[in-house]
Amino acid sequence: MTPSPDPPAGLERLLGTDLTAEPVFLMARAASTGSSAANKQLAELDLKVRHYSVLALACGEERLTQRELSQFLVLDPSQIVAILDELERRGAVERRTDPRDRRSKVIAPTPAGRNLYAQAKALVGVSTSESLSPLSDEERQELSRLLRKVAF
Amino acid sequence: MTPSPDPPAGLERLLGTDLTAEPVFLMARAASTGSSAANKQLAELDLKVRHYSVLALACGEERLTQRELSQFLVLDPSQIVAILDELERRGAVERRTDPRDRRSKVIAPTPAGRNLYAQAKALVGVSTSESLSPLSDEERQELSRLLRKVAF
DNA sequence: TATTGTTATACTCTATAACTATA
DNA sequence: TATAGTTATAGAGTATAACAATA
Repeated sequence: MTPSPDPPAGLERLLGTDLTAEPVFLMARAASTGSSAANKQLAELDLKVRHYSVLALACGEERLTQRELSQFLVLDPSQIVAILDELERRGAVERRTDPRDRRSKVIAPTPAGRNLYAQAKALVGVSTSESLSPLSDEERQELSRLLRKVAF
Repeated sequence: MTPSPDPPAGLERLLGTDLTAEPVFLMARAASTGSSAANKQLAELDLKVRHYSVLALACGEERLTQRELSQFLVLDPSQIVAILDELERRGAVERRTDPRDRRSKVIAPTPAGRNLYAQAKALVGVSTSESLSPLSDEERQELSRLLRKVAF
C-alpha cells in the first residue's frame, strides 16, 4: 500500500534538505496529493480527474474535436478515445461527425453530461479547498496565477 | 506519441475556460511538463526524477532507512527496493544493515554516488530554469514557498 | 504478534505502431 | 500522401498480498 499521504510522520527533519528546495519535486508532490484528493472525491461519481477534464472541456463554450482535446490535455489520441468511450457509455457526451471534415468528431455534452459536470465540479471544489487549506485566499490566487504562467 | 508539450498550438481560446481555473488541473499540467523536462535532462545520466530524489536524500545529512525513504517520498516500499537496486547496481549507494535494528537497512552514498548527484543536480537545475523561465526570480521563490506549504 | 525489506502479481497509465476512413 | 480516429500491444508506474528475517 502507498504510505500515508501528507505528514511524513516524524520526518520533519528532512524539510530543510536539498530535495525540498527543488521545484520539480515540490510540484510533483503537490500535484500527486492534489490529484489523489480530487480522485477520492470524484470516486463518488465514479469519475477520475482525466474524465473530469474532458467533461469540463466538453461542457465549455467551444466545440472541440478529439484531436484538439488531445493537444490541449497533452494526452495521446488513443487515451482520449478510451476516456470518451467511457463518458459516452454513461451518456454524458456525444461524438458528432464534423460535417466540414468527416474524419473529425466533435464532442458535445448531453443534458445528463452537464448535470454530471456540475456535480463533479462541486466535488473538485471540495478537494481543492482541502488541498489548498494551508494557503490564504490571496495565496491561492497567486499560486493559480503562477501555475498558469508555468503551465502554458 | 504524446502531443507537443507546451503551446496548445492555436488553442489559446481555451485559456479562459473553467478547467484552466482549476488548481488541480494547473498543478498536474505544470508538474507533468516539469517532470518531463527534468527526465529529459537526467536521461544524459540514465536517471529519472525518482532515482534523483532517492539519491538526493541519500546524499543529505540524515541517514535514512528504506522505510523512511518510502514515507517521505510517498512511494511504496517495493518501489524503493527497485530504485535502490538500480542505484546500488551502479555503485551510487550502499545498503547497510542497521546495527540497532537488524531488520532495517540504512542507505548511504558512495563517493561515486555523491559525484553522480552533483552532476544530476546541475542538470535538474537546467531544466528548472527552463520550466520556470516565464517567472521572475521573485515569482520563482514565491511559487516554491507556496508549493512547500501545500506539499507538506 | 508486528515490522522491514523483498518478491510476485495485477492493474492503471502511457507510448507506439498499424489500420480505416476520409481528405 | 497526409490526417482523425481507432485498435492492439507493450512498457512504465502503482497497488496489493505474501514471505523470510528480525523485533
